[in-house]
Amino acid sequence: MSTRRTEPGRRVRLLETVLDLIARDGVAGATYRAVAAAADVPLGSMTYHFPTRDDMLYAAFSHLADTQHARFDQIMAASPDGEDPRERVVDLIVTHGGGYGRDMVLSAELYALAVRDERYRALIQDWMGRSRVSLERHFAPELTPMIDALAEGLVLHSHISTEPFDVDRVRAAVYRLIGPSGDATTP
Amino acid sequence: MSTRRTEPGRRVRLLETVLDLIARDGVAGATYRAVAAAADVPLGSMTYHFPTRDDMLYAAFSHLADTQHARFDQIMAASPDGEDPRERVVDLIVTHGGGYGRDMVLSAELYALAVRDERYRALIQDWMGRSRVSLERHFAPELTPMIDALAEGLVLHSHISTEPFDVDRVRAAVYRLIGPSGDATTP
Amino acid sequence: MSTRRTEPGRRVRLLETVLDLIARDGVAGATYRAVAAAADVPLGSMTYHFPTRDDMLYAAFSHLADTQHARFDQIMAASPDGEDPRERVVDLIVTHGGGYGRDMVLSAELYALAVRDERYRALIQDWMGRSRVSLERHFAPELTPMIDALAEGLVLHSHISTEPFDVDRVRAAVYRLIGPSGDATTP
Amino acid sequence: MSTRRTEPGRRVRLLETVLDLIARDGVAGATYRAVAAAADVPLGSMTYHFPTRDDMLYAAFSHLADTQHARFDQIMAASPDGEDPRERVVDLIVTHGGGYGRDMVLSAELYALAVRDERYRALIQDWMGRSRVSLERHFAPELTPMIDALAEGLVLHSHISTEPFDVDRVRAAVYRLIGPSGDATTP
DNA sequence: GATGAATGAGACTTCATTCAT
DNA sequence: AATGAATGAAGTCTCATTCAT
Repeated sequence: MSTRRTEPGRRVRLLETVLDLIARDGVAGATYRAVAAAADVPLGSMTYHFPTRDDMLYAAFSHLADTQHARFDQIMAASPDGEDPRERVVDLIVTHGGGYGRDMVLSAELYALAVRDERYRALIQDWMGRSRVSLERHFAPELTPMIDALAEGLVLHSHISTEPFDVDRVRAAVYRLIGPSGDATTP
Repeated sequence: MSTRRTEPGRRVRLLETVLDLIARDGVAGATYRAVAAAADVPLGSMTYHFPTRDDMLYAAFSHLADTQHARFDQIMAASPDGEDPRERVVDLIVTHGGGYGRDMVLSAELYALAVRDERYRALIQDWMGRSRVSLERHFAPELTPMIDALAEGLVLHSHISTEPFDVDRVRAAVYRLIGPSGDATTP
Repeated sequence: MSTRRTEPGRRVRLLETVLDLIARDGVAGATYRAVAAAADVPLGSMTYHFPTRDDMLYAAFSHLADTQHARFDQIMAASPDGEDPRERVVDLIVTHGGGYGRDMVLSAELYALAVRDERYRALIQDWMGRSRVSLERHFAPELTPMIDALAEGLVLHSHISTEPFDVDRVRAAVYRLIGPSGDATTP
Repeated sequence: MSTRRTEPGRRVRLLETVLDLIARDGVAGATYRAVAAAADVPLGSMTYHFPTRDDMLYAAFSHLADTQHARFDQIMAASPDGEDPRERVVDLIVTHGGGYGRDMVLSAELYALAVRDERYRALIQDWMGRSRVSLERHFAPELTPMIDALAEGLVLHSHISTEPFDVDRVRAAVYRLIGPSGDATTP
C-alpha cells in the first residue's frame, strides 16, 4: 500500500528484528510472520531476502557474532596504562553478565542450535577463535580457553541465579585461575 | 485391540521418550505427535498424561534433573581414600564432556528455556543447589559456584570445539582455581 | 461452528468432491483448500483424512477406478441373446465417448500422472487388467489389448475433435479389427 | 555483468527447456523460476519473453507440435519402393512407443490440458489434421482417424504397461484394421 | 531491450488442543 | 482410564506478476 518501493538497508534491519524476537521469544518465536509484522514488511519480503527460515536464522546469528565480537574486542583493548589486564576479564564478566539479558538469551539459543547443528557449531568456533585472539593480547595462549570457559559459565549461571554477582569473589577466582603473570601454566 | 491395556510405567517411559526426542531434534521436535509415535502410544494418551505440551516438557526436564543429579552425586562421592578431591572435578569435566552428547544437548535446550522462563530457571536453581551440596563435601562453599561455572563452561565449549580435551590443562586450571586446600579464598 | 461433530461417510464424500474438482479444474485445481470449500468441511479435516495431498489424489483415483470398472463390466455383460458381442464394444466407445466429459477429463489427468509416477501406473495397470477380464468374456485374450487400445484412442480423439462420432465408421473399424469371430489372430 | 549480453536464440532455447521440465516434472513443474534456473537465465527474462505463464506453456506446446510433426511426416514418407505402406504405421507405433518416454509424457500433459481448454484442443486438432495429411499419402481418408486412434491408444498403453510391445501382434492388428488395400471401407 | 527487487495470494502441512465415547 | 475424531490457527515456502531502472 505504501509507496516505499525500495529500502536499501532492509536486510540488516530485518536481521536486527530477528535478533530482537529471538531475545524475546526464543528461536521458535522468530517466525517469518512474526518478523515481518515486527519490522512492518510484507511477508513475501522475508522469503525474498531469506529463502529459507534457516537462512534467516543463520544470517541473524552471523550478524550477532560480528557485532558482539567488536564489543568484546573493544573491552579487552581498553586497558588503562598500568592496569592488571586480569581486570579486563573481571569487567567483561560482570558487565556482560549483569547487563544485557538480550545477549545472554541469544547466546543460549545459539548454543542450543550449535550442539545439534554443525553449521552453527562452526559459527561459534570461529567466534571463539576471534575472542581468543583478543584475549591473547594479554594472556598466554594455553590459558585463553580456560578464561573463556570460566567467563561463559559464570555469565550463564548469573543469569539463572537470582543472586547478583559477588564481584570480589569473581575477581579472586579470575586472579587465581590466571595466576600472577599470564604465562604461568603449572599449578 | 492391543494386548497391553494398562501400562503402569507409561508416564516415565513417555518422559524418557521426550528427552530422547529433545536430544535428537531439540525442544521444537518434541511434539505430542512425535512423542506418541516414538513411544508407540495413541495420540490421545499424550494429553491424558500431560494436559499441556508445556506440562510434558517441564515434567521431562524435572525427570532429567533427578536422573542427572544422582549421577553427579555418585561421581563426587566416589573419592578413593587419600585422593585429592580436585580429581573428582577433573573426572567430572572430562567424563561428562567427552562422553554423552545427549546430556549436553539436553542441558543446552534447558538453558535456552531457562533464560526466558522463570519456571525453568527455578528448576535449574534447584538442580544447581543440589550440585553444590555435593561439591561442599570437599570444598569451601565460596568456591563451589566458581567450580560449577568452570565445569559448565568447559563442557559446553568442548562440545562446540572439535579438539578433544587436554586433560592436563584442565587439571592445571582446576587445581589453580581451587587452590591447594579447598578452603583458601584469597588470591 | 455447526454442531455436526461426526460424519461417517465424509471420506467418500470428499473423494467424490476431489474428482469433481479435478474434472473441472484439473489435478492442479484439486487443492486442499478448494476441496474443503467445495465440500463445506474445515481445512483441518482434509489433512486428517488425507495426510498428504498425494494421498488424497491417489485415493480419489483409486475410487474412480473402482467406480468406472463396475460400469464398464456392466456394459460388457449386457449382451442381449444372439447379439454380436462386437456391438458391446461399439456401444462402449460411442456411449462413453459421446457421453460424460467428466470421465474423459479424469482419464486424461490420470494418464498424465501415470506416465511420470509408478504408483499411478500400477493403478492403471490393475484397472486395465480388470477391463481385459471383462472383455475376455467375449473375445480371445490376444485381441483384448488391441480392442482396449482402439477404444481408448477413439474416445480420446473424439473429445479433442469437434466432429461427432461417425458410428458406422467406428463399427466398421471395430468389426475389422476383431474379425468375424473373436478368436482369429492371423491377418 | 556476464559476457553474453544478447542471445538471439534465447526464446527457442527457453521453449526447449520448458519442454524438458514438463517431461520431467509435469506442467506443474514448469514454473517461471524453474525454467529460468534450468536455462540459466534471469527471472525477469522469462516475463519479458512470455508475459504470462500460459503464454509460455502454449508456445512450448506449439513448438512441440511443429517438431513432432516433422518427424512423423518423415517416418511416413520413408517408404522404400514396393514396401507395404502399412509397415510405416507399424514402424511408427513400435519406434515411438518403445523409444522416447519424453514424447509420451509431453503428449499426456498436452491432452490433459486440451480436454479442459479450447486453445489447446485447437492446437491438437491442427496437429492431428497435419498427421492425417501425412497418412493420406498411403491410405483412404476414412481410415486415417482409425489408424491414428489405434496408434495413439497403443503407444499410450505401452507406456503404462510393463510388458514390451509384441510387434507381431501389433502388425496383425494394423493389417486387419486397414485391410489389404488402403481403400477398403466395408467390413 | 532486459532485469533485479519486491509483493500478495495461496499452497501444503503440522500441531496443540477439545470433546464424545 | 483412555482414545479416536476432529478442528482452527499458524507455519514455511512457492509463485506469477508488477514495476522502476
